[in-house]
Amino acid sequence: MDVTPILGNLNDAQREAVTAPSMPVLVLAGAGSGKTRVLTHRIAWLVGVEDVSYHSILAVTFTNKAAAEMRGRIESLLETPASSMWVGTFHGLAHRLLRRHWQEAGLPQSFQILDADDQLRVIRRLIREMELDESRWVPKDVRGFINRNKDDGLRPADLEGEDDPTQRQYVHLYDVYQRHCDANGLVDFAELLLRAYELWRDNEDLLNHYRQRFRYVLVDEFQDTNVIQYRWLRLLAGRGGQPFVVGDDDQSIYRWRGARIEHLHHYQKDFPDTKLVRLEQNYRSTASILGAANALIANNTSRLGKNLWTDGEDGEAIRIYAGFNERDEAQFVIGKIRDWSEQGNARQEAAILYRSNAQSRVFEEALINAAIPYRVYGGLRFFERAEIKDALAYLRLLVNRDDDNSFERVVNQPTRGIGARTMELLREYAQANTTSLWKSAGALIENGIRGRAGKSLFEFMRMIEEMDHQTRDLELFERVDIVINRSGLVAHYGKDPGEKGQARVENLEELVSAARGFMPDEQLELPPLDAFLAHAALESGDDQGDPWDDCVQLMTLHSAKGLEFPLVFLTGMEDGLFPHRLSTGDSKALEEERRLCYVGITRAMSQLYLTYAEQRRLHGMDSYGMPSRFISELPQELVEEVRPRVQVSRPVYRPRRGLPEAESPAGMRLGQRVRHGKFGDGVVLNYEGEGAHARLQVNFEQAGTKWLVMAYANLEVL
DNA sequence: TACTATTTAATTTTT
DNA sequence: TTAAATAGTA
Repeated sequence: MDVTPILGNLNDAQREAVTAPSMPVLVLAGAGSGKTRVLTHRIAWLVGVEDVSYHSILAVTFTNKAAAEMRGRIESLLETPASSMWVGTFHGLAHRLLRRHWQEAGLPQSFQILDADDQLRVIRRLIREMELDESRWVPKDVRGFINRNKDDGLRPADLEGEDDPTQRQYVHLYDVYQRHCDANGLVDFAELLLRAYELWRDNEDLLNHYRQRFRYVLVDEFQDTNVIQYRWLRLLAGRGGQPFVVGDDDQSIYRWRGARIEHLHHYQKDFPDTKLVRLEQNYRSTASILGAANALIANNTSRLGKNLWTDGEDGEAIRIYAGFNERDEAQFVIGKIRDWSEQGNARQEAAILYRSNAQSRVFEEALINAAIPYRVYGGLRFFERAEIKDALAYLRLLVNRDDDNSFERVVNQPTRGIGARTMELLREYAQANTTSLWKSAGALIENGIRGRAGKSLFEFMRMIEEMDHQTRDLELFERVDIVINRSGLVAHYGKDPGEKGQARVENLEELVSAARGFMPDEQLELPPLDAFLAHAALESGDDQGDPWDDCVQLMTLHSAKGLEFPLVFLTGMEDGLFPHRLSTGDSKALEEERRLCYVGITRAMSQLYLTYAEQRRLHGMDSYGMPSRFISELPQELVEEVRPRVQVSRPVYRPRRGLPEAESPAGMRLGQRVRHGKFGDGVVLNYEGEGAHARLQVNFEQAGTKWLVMAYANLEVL
């Protein structure tokens, strides 16, 4: 076999990783160092040269996109279809296992996947049923608690023995939620992973089967694995296992989602005699940009250590611009983009990055004014849109009448006169008789609900039954088509005023197309509709369309990970915004912010601008910020200040004079004990601004830490 | 039951 | 500021 396509064009480090002998391998792959390349070429090497069967390979990624890309690249490298190779996301693979071994996993055959939104609805409903105060037990917080623990592999039973009553209640809610899910065959994202782990842990035969099969395990973005994912991998690898993992501790930005950077450190202990390969040659950015990135990240502790280099040009200095305010900042950025575009470059090569989504607005306004096309990434993805979720709920009801979530979602959507009162009756009945809403509705129509509501309910049920029976033998897309029309969703959303309604109808029609083009995963052996529903939950649908439009790219730093652009603007570089104020407290969080900044800087190929605003309107009030501490961590010689306005220049890292070194707001000192009407007693941790506009950060004994506006908070000084 | 006014709180989001 | 969630009214 000619190994040229597999090994040609690889540098020494890459080649060392790709051709490593059978042993655990940890590839520390810096930004832009050819990480994906190493992974795909490694698989090609195994199959093409070492004669490993695709069948024995398991490749794990974090996104569907990465998984699809990997399979595609390998197939084109080896020019053979790799259909027997398992490539997928952790969640996708876990899902596949659970479908295959649903009995061993203790699940009903037709279990449903709950996405984040569905999960929240379930939790909210349970909290209401338990008649708890929703402002005390915030559904989102409860969800966070549950998912955090599941990510760490903890079941309610593992959390017993809590003294703190608040914690005990959380554990109780987790327990109630889990029982509900188990009783109804519902599996949330975290549960997919945890169940798949337990499946192997508790079934030795099964585990051995998969250990036999997957002799070659490869993992991408290893720094993003959470506890349960890591345990799952370790279980599969077993003693003497030899996983090939690729990651970058400096690009770990999902700690708050359960990712544990420590796994990179544990790896070498858990798998003795690991071969460590560092990919440090960068093929993306100029030397100046890399110098800045290296210097910044050097401020973090406990790194595995890595220094990016390039044999390319130094390139231009990194430009810093201090805007008057956020509008001025946006104006500056847009001016530079216009220059860029006038020099004959594509707009899509320019990216405006920011810490939080809310910051996109001012750029959008300025871009609209300047008539420059742009695209904002993030936001709702296809399968998360309300109209799509409605349609999916109808489809779920066709599969399973007793799906209470879906029932609740669409019984009155579009409105058909089944209101809160009727639902109240249904829920009461369902709870009293431990049955589903659908069955309760049937029973209550017989006796209990009369009049308009009863009639509507009957009509609704008849419609579902009819849709099911009449479309049962049709193709999937035809069923979807009939459902979106007969349910009244198309007519309902079409009435929404303006383009919005138009867009929603188009989305519904797009769902029909998606169903038409849907290729079910054969290995799942599910009926088409069930497979489609699972697909919809696991693949939120990508949000990047119109690749032919030449648009400026706007996105958060998080969503920029993995991408690259010739021209990059890191905006809102102010302390409090970036690093975000909520992360400035503890050093772990701050280091993650720094990694985020590192990710941002390393997105840039040739030109990089950092901008900030001296005054920023945030949440409707003006605030003054200091330049981000990250700016001062960059080497002076690589940085150049842009100061077009006539103004006394001053080093950006020196604190500004005369700006509110914040006079403490009336009677409030750090450490001051205060009482709040709702949140109870707490201690002032921080403040900003002055007078009535001042904001205080208070750590409440019960409610935790909150930012409050002086004028509205009505705090009592204790 | 459906629409409108008021209140509330405000990172990041691979699945 | 503004979006979303809730409370209040027709």
